[in-house]
Parts: sequence; C-alpha cells; structure tokens
Amino acid sequence: MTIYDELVARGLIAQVTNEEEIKTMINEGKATFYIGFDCTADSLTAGHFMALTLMKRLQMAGNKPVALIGGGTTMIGDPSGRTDMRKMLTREDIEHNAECFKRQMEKFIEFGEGKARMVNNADWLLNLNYVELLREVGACFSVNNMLRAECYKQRMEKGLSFLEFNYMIMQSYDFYYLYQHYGCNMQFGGDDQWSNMLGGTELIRRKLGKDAHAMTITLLTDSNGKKMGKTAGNAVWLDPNKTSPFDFYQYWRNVGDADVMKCIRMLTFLPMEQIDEMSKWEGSKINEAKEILAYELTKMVHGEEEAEKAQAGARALFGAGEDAEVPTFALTDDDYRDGTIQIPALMVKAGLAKSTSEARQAVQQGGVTLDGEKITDVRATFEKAYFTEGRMLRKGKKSFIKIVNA
RNA sequence: GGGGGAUUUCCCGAGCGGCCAAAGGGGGCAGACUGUAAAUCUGUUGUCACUGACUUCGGUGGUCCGAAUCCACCAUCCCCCA
Repeated sequence: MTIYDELVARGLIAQVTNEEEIKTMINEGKATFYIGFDCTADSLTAGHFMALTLMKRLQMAGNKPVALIGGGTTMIGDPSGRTDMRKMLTREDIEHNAECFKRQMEKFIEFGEGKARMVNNADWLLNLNYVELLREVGACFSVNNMLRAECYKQRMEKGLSFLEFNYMIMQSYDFYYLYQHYGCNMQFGGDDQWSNMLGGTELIRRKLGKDAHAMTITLLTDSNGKKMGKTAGNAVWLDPNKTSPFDFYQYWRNVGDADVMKCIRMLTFLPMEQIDEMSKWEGSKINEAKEILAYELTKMVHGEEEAEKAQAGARALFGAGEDAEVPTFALTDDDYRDGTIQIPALMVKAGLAKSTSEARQAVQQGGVTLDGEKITDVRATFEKAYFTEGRMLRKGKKSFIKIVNA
C-alpha cells in the first residue's frame, strides 16, 4: 500500500489541489511540506496531535517536513472558524509559546540535517515593510475573492477587523517564502485552513509561475460533528503538567462507541489489517478497542511507562484491584484548620471541585466517596492522621484523586 | 463624518422600577439505567463561615425608600447613510 493510499484509507485527507500530482509526489518522497502552528497557548493540544502524526507518516515515507511556528502570524490571529476576535498576545508570550511547542514537537518528529526543519515565521514576517509588501503581493489578491472565502463567512456577519483580514495574506506569504527559500512545494493544514492555503498556492502561481500544492486533513470530529480534543471547552493538552497522562488516557478511553475506530484509524500507527479486524468488534468488546486507543496514544505522547501506569490505574479504579496508579494530591499542614479538614475544602484543594458550593452539591447528591465510603454529610470532617496511609477521594464516576499527607 | 441599535450570570437569550441571584435553551456537574459508551429520565449549576449573609446584569456617576430595569457621560460592537 502506498503512503497516499494509506492516508486515504485512514480517512485523513479532506481536500487536495491536484490529487494525481500530490499522489506521485508523496509516494516518491519528493514533497517538502509545511504545516503551520499558531502558538496561542504554551502547549500543543490533542488537536495538533493529528497534524503531528501526519507529519510523521509523511516523513517515514521519505518526505521532508517543515514545522512552521507562527511567531509572526500569531501576532495577527486567524479568524477562521471564529465568531469573535482572538485576544491579542504579547510578543513575549508568543516567543515563550513557540519555545514550548518546539520542545514538544521534538518528541515526535526527527529534526536535523536532511530531516525535518523547524522555522518561525516571525523571522521574515515581522520585518516586512508595509508599502513594499503591498506592492509585492498586494496586487495578487482579489478582495472580491477573499470575501467569498469560507474562513471569513462567519465573521462577515459579526464583523471582521482589517487586522484579521490580513491573516490570509500573511499565511500565503509564508508559503511563498518557504517555496523560495526551502523548496517547500506543499502545505498541510486542518480543513478549516483550506482557503488560507489556496491563497498561498495562488500567490506562488502568480508571482513565480510555479505550481505548489495544498492538502487538508479531515478535522477530527465526533459523531455529533463536534471537534474532538476538548473536555468541557478545555483543550486536552500534550503537556503532562496541564493534562496528566492519566487524564489524557481517560479522555481517549471515554470516546463514544461511534468514534473509536475513526480515532484509531486516524491517530494511531497500528497496521491497517489489525484495524480492519478491530472494526468488526461489537457491543462491550468495543471497550477493548478504547483501551487500545487510549494506550497507544498515551504511549506516543507520554512514553510507554506512563501509558502502562495510566492503564493499570484505570483498570484498578474501574475494575477490581487495589493499588491504583492515579494522580495524588498531598495535603500540607496549612491545608488543615485546627488539625482537621472538611470535605468541601478537601475537594477544592484537591481540584475535584471549583468551589466549595460545587463540592457541597456533589456531596448532597451522593456523588462523593472517600475510600469507597459514601460521604453524606456536607460537614464531614477528617483529621490529619486519617490520610497518613493515603485515601482515595472520588467524585462521580470518573474523577479520582489519591489524598496523602505531604 | 451623520443617524439608529446593542452590551445580562460559562454560551445563547428573556427581563424594561420592587414578587430578580435574574425565565428558557445549550453546555457543565451529580443521580438512575449501563459497557468508564450512546440515548433517556431526575436533580443541580454566582460566592461564602450555606436553612442565612454577601457580590453580580459593559464602566463611572446620578434620580428614587428601592435600579439589570430611569437619567448623564465614557467604552466597545453592530446596522444604515457618506
């Protein structure tokens, strides 16, 4: 199976500019492709993860990846798929974020001589001269066409600032620049980037008379059409300090039945034959597929050891077993008042509830247990000695944390 | 530049002088049912020293016994005209 066919079989490809040419190019390992990452946060997310795996797949097939850190474009903010303007980030924040991205990416992609390359568009975008840029590329963009672009549609109703309107031009310029300086002949991106990417191929054609290609990745959505990689509006981070390996594992362990095989196909590196076999599973056997998915992804992001721990912890908590490897929280003397602590305060400190009110409600509704004992009294108080051995605090079905003394 | 409209709790969106911590929906959380799934049903969803108190309705002042609701100014956004 060729790499292109595999990408198709895995459902990764959404749109391409020219299928035949792209197919030949990547199958023969002749593509130098880039993917841009806007550094709006200090960690990559599960959403970026798919792009990283795609880079890896292509790299394994002999193509050269260029990871573009959007140090420059982040200064503007991509309006695609947004109904409001992004908050402006300072230059320092952006640089810090770019640094974090770089460290995380290095775990997946091999960088170095003749391998993958990492560039930051701040290096060329920030020094552009306004009038020169207008004269150089401004003439190649038709405002009429831009306004028709999908990525601005939503914003046309609510209002789009000139700042953001220029995002497409900056992204197009990136491609134009990379084409000339690094021989980059293809761009990848999420499907929501399609119009921005076409801006780039168009610019290259007009300025240089050359063909460059664009290809988009199917957005990973669940069966309800919602973007995956988020819980309650919060991203699932790749940084273990922001989303623990256990929570990361649990996120994938809990995907809906209808979405498991799709995730396995798109995100893991398991061979297609095995995947085809698994997709025949039905009923509660699907849980095994979920475990495999969660394990595989946790292994890729956090390493085998963490994946084992997360899996063992989850099995112990939800099945039988005693010694569960779950995140722990250590109480210090300051957490106790007169040597004791009340259950709502404990829950807030351990991060199981955002406020004591929320904690109370959980208790009142019978959702809180300590070492298997259901807590019914909101005022239940515990002494320090009680936690010496470590106690399992649980809220609802899926939130666990082990409480110990520091 | 001129004219009109908007700004409400996580989001959407009612409220237009006391009965408002503020309808309804979404989302979240918890309970039941289950397979750590989906669907469904129920409860809950500002904060706290929680049967009471305190702080919210873009910002700042004002009117009033009393304001999310009225007035003034400021800020931001949208629409129409130029």
